[in-house]
Amino acid sequence: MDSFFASIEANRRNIKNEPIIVCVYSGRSEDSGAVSTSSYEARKYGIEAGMSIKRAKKIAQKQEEKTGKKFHFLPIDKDYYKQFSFEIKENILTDFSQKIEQASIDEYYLDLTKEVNDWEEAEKLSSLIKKRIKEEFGLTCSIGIGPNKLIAKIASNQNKPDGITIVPETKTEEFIQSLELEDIHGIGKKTLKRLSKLGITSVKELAEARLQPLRDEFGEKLGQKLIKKAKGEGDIEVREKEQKQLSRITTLKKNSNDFEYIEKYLEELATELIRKADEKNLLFKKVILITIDTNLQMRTKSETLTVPVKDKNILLETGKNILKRFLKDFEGQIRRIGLRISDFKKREGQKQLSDYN
DNA sequence: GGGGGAAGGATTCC
DNA sequence: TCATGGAATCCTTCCCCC
Repeated sequence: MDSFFASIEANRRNIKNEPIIVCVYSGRSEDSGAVSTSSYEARKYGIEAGMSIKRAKKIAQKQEEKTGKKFHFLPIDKDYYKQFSFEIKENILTDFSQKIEQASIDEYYLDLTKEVNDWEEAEKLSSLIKKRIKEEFGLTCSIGIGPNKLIAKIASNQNKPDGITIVPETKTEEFIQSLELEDIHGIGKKTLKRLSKLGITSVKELAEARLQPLRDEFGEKLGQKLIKKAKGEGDIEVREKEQKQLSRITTLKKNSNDFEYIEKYLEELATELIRKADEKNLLFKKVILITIDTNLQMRTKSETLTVPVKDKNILLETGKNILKRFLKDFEGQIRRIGLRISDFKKREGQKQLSDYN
């Protein structure tokens, strides 16, 4: 979906042709926090996801004076966006394929192997999908069509917003080599830098690189993965992935290393996490405490339970225990605190047919 | 020397 | 450019056990 959060807010508030910035306010001071996503009108001026709200507002102010355009800074409302995410899938996408994988709140893979005979037909279906999403939800999206998920995903980013990009397998090599390294999903700032240290600055160089130096730099698995990606090789299988972990994190009103103070935040985090686990009917066996200190360094500490549970008190007590342990030999100050659960087991509900296979 | 689990860190994304 | 939210996944390392 194109600037999903911002587009939904535009409809909801009837904002037209004005930049929208959806923000995560941390609450510690008026404008502390970060930009979650921005509309294309806002991106034009360099306001992008991850940027601090303060910085975004500085840009906005300048442009408002210059152009008279109003910039809308809005708080994020994920639960609201999730409904759209769900309905787009259930009401529309399921009409086009039985094999759907939700990759994130606003991304889906559809396997069209059974539905179409060639790339042209795939393009026609894509247009239909776009049309219906536009009609029924007033939202635009960008679609990539390719021989595997990696290529489809990268292709979808090529003609944003509101585009369709087709990359048949005969064109895959040419396509991927026409890209910059950072266009490849999973190659971010750090990886880019480490690659250039090895003398690799293009997709072609990565595709033809020797395995050993990459292994030495990135480790056994990642080294190989990177080369595969540069060759345009990716997974084909489209199916819902099971959830591996859930987390909730928040910013403290003020920095602290006082147990009594921080402990209070765990209560709400635990409640929220249990709610999420409930929605997905999951039992967890591992509890992880996340701390982020004043230097923004993240640390985690965990405890594994003897048996999978879904109990708020156990989660809370375990979290507090870990926090106590953590603070014992922590010198600095904590800025943000979070809880994570993982090692899931689906709760035994009514037995389903599939349970008897 | 391995499998397998536990723990913690690194990285990426929006 | 000094101000930095929240969530998820992957990867490595360590350790126990055979």
